Amino acid sequence: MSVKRPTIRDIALRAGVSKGAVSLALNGRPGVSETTRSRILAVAEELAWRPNSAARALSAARADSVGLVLARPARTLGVESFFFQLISGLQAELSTRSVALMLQVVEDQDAEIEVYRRWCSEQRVGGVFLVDLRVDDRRVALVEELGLPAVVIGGPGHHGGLASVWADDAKAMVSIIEHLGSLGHRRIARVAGLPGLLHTERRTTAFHEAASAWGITAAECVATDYTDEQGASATRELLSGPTPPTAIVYDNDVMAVAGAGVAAELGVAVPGGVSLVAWDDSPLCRLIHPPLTALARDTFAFGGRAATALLTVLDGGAPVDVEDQVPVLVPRGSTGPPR
Amino acid sequence: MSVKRPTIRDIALRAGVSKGAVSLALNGRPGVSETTRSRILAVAEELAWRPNSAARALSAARADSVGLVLARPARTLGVESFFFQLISGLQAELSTRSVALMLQVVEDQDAEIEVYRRWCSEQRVGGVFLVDLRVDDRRVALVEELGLPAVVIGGPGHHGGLASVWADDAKAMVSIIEHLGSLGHRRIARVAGLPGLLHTERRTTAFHEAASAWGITAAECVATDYTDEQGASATRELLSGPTPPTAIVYDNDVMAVAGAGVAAELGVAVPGGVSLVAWDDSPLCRLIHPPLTALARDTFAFGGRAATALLTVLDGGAPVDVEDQVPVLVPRGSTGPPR
DNA sequence: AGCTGCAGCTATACCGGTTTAGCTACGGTC
DNA sequence: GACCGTAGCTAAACCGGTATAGCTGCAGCT
Repeated sequence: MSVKRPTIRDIALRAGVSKGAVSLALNGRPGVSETTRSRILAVAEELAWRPNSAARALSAARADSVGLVLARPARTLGVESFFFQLISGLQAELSTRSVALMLQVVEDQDAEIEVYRRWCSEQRVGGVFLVDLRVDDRRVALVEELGLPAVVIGGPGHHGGLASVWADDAKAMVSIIEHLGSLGHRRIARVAGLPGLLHTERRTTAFHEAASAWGITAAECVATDYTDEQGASATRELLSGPTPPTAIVYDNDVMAVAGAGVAAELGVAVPGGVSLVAWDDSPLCRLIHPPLTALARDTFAFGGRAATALLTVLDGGAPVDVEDQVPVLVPRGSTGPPR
Repeated sequence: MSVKRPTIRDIALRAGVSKGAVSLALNGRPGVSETTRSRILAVAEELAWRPNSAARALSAARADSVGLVLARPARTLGVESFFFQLISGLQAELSTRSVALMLQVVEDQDAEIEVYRRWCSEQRVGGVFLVDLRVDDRRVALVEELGLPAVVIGGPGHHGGLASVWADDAKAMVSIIEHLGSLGHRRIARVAGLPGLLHTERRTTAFHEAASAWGITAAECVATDYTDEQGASATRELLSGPTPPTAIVYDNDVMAVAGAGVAAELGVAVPGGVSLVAWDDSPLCRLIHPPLTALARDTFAFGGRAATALLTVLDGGAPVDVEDQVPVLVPRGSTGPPR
């Protein structure tokens, strides 16, 4: 049935040397002469030898895989392009080093923490990526306690001694408010994501600061869970109030599109009656009418940087703190001067 | 730094038995008395022991991971909710058995094949899922040659000796045509997905058969690459023709939404001027105005079934051939009688 | 009593790598 | 010629499990 794979023993026999010599030769380490090394490499090539990852992981006591746990209900995940882009980016970088990515989708943070414990004790992964960091996140302390190398994705500054890769959300928020402010908007609302998430809180702070810098006093935030339902109901509430905002900023593309649907339903023109801005660009934003002004970032590249950061830590390097490019605002048809 | 994990040796010492006895006890195999077994289990519990997956994989010569390779450009992936739903579903089932999922995103089929070769020779995965099967797909022969257990996702009937999990696309297509036909449509076009993909071809055949059963002669198919751009341009072409169709069926949600945008742009009313149907439902379809009539399937559950099928094969069971529920059509505002 | 059979356990080999102690042969030095 | 150092290799231990041959003691049978 299954094909018998050659092992270093086979190479050793064929090349007339010992297993140890083969190991040294294949890993490019000193201890064998150049002539022997090339002979061994030739045999390995000939037999199409590949290291058995389990054996290597066992003896070297290090896993050549890294893990990513997403703690969100499966249904809401499928909707956001962010994670898929991120994963693709991680992958692209990891695969250049033959490091595999283990993906796990769980329901909540308790389950996520359990996964880290398991992965760690089973020695299944050599490191992990932490996403969706919360204020006072339990995971940071956990991975440090476990001695599990990790990279925090999306958090600025230091989280314990962990490496982190992040974008300057505050600057990005400023560029949105500037765009809306210079168009003449003075009543701006924000349909925010999950409260408690670090980046939500950061954006909220930046939103209020940037607004007051523009003399915008009516700057309201509504908390949601990122789903289209809550994005829609938040929009409905905002637009049906006594003094509706003239512009709304959404924390993701899905809610922004849902908001656009509600505006159409209520007969509020876009951008005449209300301007809409989406945080995170996607085909979704471009497909609807009018297309949404959106905050675009290169999530694929961002993932690549995160992967590089983790590989650095795994190689024994010091935890780095990488700042990604500031996301840029792409103005489209959904924003204009208020009527 | 890293915490030293207990091994079965530690358990053996502590329980005063041999390593072998511990192994037997922990795996619930005969060979130890019940009293000894419970004593060993108690010690294992106390030490919070977990098997080292590398060691287990090495000695048992089977990997406790399975793999999924997606051979599509990263950019087009993020858009479709299908894969994320599928992955979540696979996960949910796999994790009940502590089987990990390795995910790899590659650019083309050559790269994909290389990944299987590598995974197999490195003994990194015990099995794989094959998606997006093509007519005369090279992967089927490859995994059989490699002796790599696999489940074909989305293909009906037998592919070599591989297990498969699939939905009856033909019946689903019939339900769409019936819906449109009974509304009075007699000129129906279809914006199809990638030609060469098995399910695209199957749907095309079913489309024509169902159409002629309803006496619909004007049943045109346009091939695309699944992207919103091609969905949009196909729609533009169809609607600007001399005798535009009164209904269009799209092979995915993204193209359908793009098509709705084009209709709006051209001033063609939906559903008055043209009815639109999306294959695969998503929040996307519900969010736009009017909401799209869509063919809904429970992709999450579908993934679960695929995982079960692969686990069965890994357990030495015969390759099964599972038919999933027929996707159901959810009528919404985008379909109505032609004007 | 002697034999068989078996439950229950131990000891050990094994999976495929890495790592290390140690051996050998060779060259250089005084 | 004795001594030392080292390049180049081998043998063997080791990682943490699983699989298996074999040992022991007790019960049952004749």
